[in-house]
Amino acid sequence: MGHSRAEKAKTHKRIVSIASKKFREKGLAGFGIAELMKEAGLTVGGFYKHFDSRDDLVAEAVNSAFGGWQRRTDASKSGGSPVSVARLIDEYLSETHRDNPGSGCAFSALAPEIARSDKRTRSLTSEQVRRDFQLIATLLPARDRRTARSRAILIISALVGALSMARAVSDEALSREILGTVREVLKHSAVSHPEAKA
Amino acid sequence: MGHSRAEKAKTHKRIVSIASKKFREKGLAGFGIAELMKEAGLTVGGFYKHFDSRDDLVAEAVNSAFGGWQRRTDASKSGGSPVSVARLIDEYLSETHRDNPGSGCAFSALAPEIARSDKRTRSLTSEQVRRDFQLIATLLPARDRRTARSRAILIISALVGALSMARAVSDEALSREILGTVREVLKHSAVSHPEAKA
DNA sequence: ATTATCTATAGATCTATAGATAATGC
DNA sequence: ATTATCTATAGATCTATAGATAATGC
Repeated sequence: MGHSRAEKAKTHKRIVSIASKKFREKGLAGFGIAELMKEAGLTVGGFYKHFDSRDDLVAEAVNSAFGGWQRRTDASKSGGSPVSVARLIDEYLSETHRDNPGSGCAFSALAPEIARSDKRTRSLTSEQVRRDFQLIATLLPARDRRTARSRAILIISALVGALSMARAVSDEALSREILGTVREVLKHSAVSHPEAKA
Repeated sequence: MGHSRAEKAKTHKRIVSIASKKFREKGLAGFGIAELMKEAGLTVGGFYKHFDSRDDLVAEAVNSAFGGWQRRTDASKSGGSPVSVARLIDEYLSETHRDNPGSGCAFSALAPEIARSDKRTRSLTSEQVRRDFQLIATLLPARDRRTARSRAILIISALVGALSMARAVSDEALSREILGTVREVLKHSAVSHPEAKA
């Protein structure tokens, strides 16, 4: 009890990190503050010295859950395995991603709940979406930026929808079919390879 | 108090119908049984003579929320305005649909929450997804059924993802851009018009 | 002295059940 | 007699706050 300020900052990050994972796994209403604080090795009373309200935590935790592609691209630049849109598609629509929402895309795990959240959460989400559109558009070959952006928006929409559906159905074969089909169609269609069209 | 069996069946349908709308609007955990029964003009006590548990209601209400395209197509056959995939795309990605989740697609409103629901809800959802894939595949022109099915799966994925994102962002311009872009790309790309490719 | 965290709890939920009441239906 | 619905409530949550405790940091 009674720690330093540096310690508090670390504690804050730990709470956000755990919440960010748990929200994606169990939904924005899937657990209470007591359960969260316990997992962080703390008790419920300390929570409100870190956040004004539960919604405050939601905004911060959801926001921190975004940026996977950005981190993936940065890692690639500093020596990780190289990225291409085809690669990001394969990773996004993998069974690993499907079965591990806690460390995956916040959108496929939470989009409808974010839509019902307060202004701050949705505002932060808007920025992240804009960032992802830009990131994918930059990675796409295209005649012009406008075309690249359109394709990026279609690809991201298809990814989010396909993963959401693959998780919602209980039939494993159907789930795999969704992942596999969208993976292949996106990679081979004229949408991501415009050259093939001309 | 104390009504006929026919009356009870009607009451049951009314509860399911209201719940189906409210789930899509407020999420699967967005309201309690007391609130629901009050909206149906009843009190909380009667609920468990209609459903074994809350999850039972979820399964039934979510299932009844599907089938929009089927009803749309049936209506068209019996004299309504004609359907085509292009038309369904325009309707699905309209601002009207975006702003009225209660009467819209259960998938874009609930997919991640369905993914966390019990077996029965997910099993019923699987069947509905299969039905929708078939329905759209049938409406698509294609060399063979396999190609049509692949395209149907891509289109539906893109629709669900685009609408989910359009609802989640707070920036109206960005939201409209998502709807408009996916609408146009899906309608014009080789994905839905294979002839253009050959 | 300030503050990060703790214990304890108020007040508002929510699901589910028990038992009463007023109809239906044999 | 059966049953569809009602009133009332038990027991388990959950968010947020008050006040105590044990550190930090001037």
